Amino acid sequence: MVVTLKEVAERAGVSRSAVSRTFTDGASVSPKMRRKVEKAARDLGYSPNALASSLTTGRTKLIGLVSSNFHNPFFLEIFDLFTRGLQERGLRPLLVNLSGETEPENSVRMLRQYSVDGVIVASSTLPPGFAIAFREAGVPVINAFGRYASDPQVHTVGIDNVECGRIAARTLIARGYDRLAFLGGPESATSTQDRLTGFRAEIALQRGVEPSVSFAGAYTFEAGRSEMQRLLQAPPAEAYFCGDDVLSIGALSALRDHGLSVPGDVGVLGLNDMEMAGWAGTDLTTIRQPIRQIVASSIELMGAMLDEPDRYPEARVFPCRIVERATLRPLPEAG
Amino acid sequence: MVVTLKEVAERAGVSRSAVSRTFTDGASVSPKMRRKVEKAARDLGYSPNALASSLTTGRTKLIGLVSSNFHNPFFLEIFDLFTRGLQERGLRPLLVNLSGETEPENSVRMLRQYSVDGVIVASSTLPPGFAIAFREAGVPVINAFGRYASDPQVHTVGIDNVECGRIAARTLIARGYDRLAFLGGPESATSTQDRLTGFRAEIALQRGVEPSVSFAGAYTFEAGRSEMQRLLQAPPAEAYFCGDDVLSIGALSALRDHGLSVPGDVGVLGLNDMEMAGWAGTDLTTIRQPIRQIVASSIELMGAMLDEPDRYPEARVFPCRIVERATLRPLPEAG
DNA sequence: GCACGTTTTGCAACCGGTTGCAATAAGCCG
DNA sequence: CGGCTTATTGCAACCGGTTGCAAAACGTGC
Repeated sequence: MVVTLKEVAERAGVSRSAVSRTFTDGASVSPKMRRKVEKAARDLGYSPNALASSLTTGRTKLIGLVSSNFHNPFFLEIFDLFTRGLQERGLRPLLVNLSGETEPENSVRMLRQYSVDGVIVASSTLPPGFAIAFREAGVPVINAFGRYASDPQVHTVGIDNVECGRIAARTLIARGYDRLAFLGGPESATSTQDRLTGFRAEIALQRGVEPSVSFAGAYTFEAGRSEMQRLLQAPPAEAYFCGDDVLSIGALSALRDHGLSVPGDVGVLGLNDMEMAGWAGTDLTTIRQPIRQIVASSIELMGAMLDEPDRYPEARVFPCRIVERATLRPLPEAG
Repeated sequence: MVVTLKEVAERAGVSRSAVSRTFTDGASVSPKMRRKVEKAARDLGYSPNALASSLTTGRTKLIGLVSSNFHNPFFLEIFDLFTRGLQERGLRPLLVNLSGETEPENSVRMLRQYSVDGVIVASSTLPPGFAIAFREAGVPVINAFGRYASDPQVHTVGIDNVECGRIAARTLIARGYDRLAFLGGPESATSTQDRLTGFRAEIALQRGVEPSVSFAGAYTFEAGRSEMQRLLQAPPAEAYFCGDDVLSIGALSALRDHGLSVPGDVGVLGLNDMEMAGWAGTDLTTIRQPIRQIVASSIELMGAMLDEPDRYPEARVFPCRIVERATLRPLPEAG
């Protein structure tokens, strides 16, 4: 059924090495030989077995793509970019779903069994232990969309969450909102604390007060909505910085059901700028994560690590910017 | 860095075969030997190389998960279920993103290079040629969420789209809607035509008229919205059966912007019942695809095919049912 | 203690490739 | 044409495992 190199060699009447060499670039093969082999290969429908060759070369071109965010449409955009980008570089993503997994052990062992060349942990909620576990197992690893510098040893690509919190605070204050609130994602999530830190710091700096703070149980619509409903049992704050867009959309739905007008009575600021944020009728004002850049940079960095495994670890941080839509009051006229 | 079977054998003072056997179940090893080997393996941190063993066993436990729907949140739910389900069975999903790809050739070659044990094509838009190409390459393949019986040779798991179209028509008619319309996904999509066929047939049967028909360019919010905007330049139909939920939500947004009330003036019926359909504020009445069952059945079928590659092809069809929400008028009181 | 049937073990070949090295062929120059 | 350098080619060992087969070890009954 499956054609092997040996059969091609026999049909072409040459040695197995010759066939191998015509299929590895950079090897020395005469044009005549190449023609003979290619013909035989075409006749037989041969394509080399990448896994067998990985045995000797030590490269599988498999990349573990590890995530736990399989309920947030934002991550579908991320998976789209990662899979396309990896494919373009001749790398193959081995997808690992870590929802509900708490022990890094299993996933490390699993990916080692498949000799992945590297691992990209693309998650906003996985604790840093996962990425670290891969590094300790000697697998090149990149932490994307996680916490910036969660561990100085692990390559990190993403945004500066503390700075993000600051931007959020500045944005809300600049628009004249007064009583500010933070409605974060899961309190344990790697990025939540940092954003809160920045948010608090900036508010303290400019206003000298504390924002009110609460956390939703997950980055989901339902969690955002029910947390906001809970908050609405007391008088609400004037503007909310939410953990992410899905959460924001849930919160918006609760606010509207409660008869509050957005952005008149209450402002909402999201984070990510997922596609849905821009949908007509949602029009969420949000802080944009430059995901194309983050993904492209992660892949590029992974490529570099494959050539140079002991590369000195770095954090690549991309700036975020506000995307103005309709859930925050406009900036007051300058003057 | 990476520990091999040979090193374990040396440390335990036994033959390589002995080590291999302790790690393959069903092999004959004495308890004493097993203890010795396991100790040595533990000391060294050994875990067997799945790819090396695949060379002789012919099984990689890799499953190609092929899709082109990376912009429809519904498919994130599907990926979640597939990855979890495959992992539970000890299978590893190799994700392939075929957005924009038109030639099956490349993906077939790519997955053959990685000797995947099987391929699951999970897509509502890929033409049947892809699944067929895998079958012809001798790779066990399952077409999930695609067109039912697109090719009698390819295993198919999903819903009966013709029947779905019928259900949609019956549902709309039973609620007293008169001028019915079909707002399909891409006209070329494998499932669109079937749904239209059923929709038309049932309407012809009950009413003897033709529904009006149009197609959105993709299964996206924007496509649904702009197609509906276009339709609204003429007097609209009374009820729309949309290609899927995302499309429906886009259409709804256009309808509302146009000042039409749903379901008073116009009814909208979706398909899939993705999570978002149930979000407060959306409340889309829709036809539910039983995705848990479809995914579980696909995986189970894949398991069976691995044991019995020449298994006689079958189509597994799951019934759909209406999920009542707020975008269709209620059924008139019986009486 | 021996003969016999069963396990358990190790040997060696193999899976589908790659690669260092030596042998051979080709190319160049005088 | 011979001698030399350089480019191609094939041999054989190896990558990390698996497995058929025969030898060794074991358990049993007498």
